[in-house]
Amino acid sequence: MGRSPCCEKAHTNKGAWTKEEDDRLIAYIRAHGEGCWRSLPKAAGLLRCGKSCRLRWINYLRPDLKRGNFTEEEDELIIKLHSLLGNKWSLIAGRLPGRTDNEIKNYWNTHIRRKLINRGIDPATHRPVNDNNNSPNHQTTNTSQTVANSNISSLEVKTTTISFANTTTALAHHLVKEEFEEETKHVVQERCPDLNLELRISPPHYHHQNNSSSSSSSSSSSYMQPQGQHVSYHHKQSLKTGRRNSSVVTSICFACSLGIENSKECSCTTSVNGTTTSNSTGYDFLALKAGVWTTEA
DNA sequence: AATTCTGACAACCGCATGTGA
DNA sequence: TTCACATGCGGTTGTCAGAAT
Repeated sequence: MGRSPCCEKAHTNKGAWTKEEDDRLIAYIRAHGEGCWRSLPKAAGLLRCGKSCRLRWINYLRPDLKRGNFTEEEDELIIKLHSLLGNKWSLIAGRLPGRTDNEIKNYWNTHIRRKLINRGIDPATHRPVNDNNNSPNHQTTNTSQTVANSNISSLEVKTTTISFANTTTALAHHLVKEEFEEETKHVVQERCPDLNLELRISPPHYHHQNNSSSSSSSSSSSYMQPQGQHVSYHHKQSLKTGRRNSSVVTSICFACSLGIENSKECSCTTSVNGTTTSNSTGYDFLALKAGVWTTEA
């Protein structure tokens, strides 16, 4: 019988959106909220497919989008997440507040791929291109993952080994969504067959105090990601440390970016009026804080 | 000045998945 | 359990601006 089309294509506009269409869409969503994309175009008076409206809103019109260039920190975070998750752009986007999966995907294809290639790293495998064992079937014999040092030139590619073994139990204590666990576990297993499969990455979780101490924002203390994950506004702000109005500036660690803040893995540094402190028990997961992969102890 | 090339990114398309009747 | 529908996701394409020739 076949799949019914998502909309009546004969009577819909395609291509670039006009200012008027944007205004109509924004006004409608402000009044009625997101959702019901199939019926939205008609209700909003738009000659567009519901999918097109959804894409336009999520990728361009959403007020919480962070426009502008990617920072070096975001670059490195994308690279590291991609090495773990592969082309799971929505999952990667979930860790980069204000960025969309489409935006990250485009950025990867246009910038980061070339950047990695220039470093002598295969963007698909995250292994050195001149590595003789750089094949999908190659597996190391210990519980580790070999990745390229991100701070070295393509002329002298070194590899370092990272062990996840000691962190997995603690990380597992912060699980929130079982579906996410299973998906992420599956992805990690697929890409890193030699990895301890207890490694899990949890989605961002709600602050126990419900943002009472972490955010000066009132109504927008949390927001819904496209895939339905709430991301705390605290971290949305923290990622861009220079933009905070408060005198308290927080540098987010990777553990927190993965939604396990307040844990002993947290190594966030907090600067209060110029005085920097850090979590003494912090664990710099994947050495993100330093921006480079670290060697196994 | 005209043409071609290239990079960037918005948008589209098809398939997968979730959900409710 | 099955089916239809709504939504989400990832790959791909189209378009445009700026650079190069």
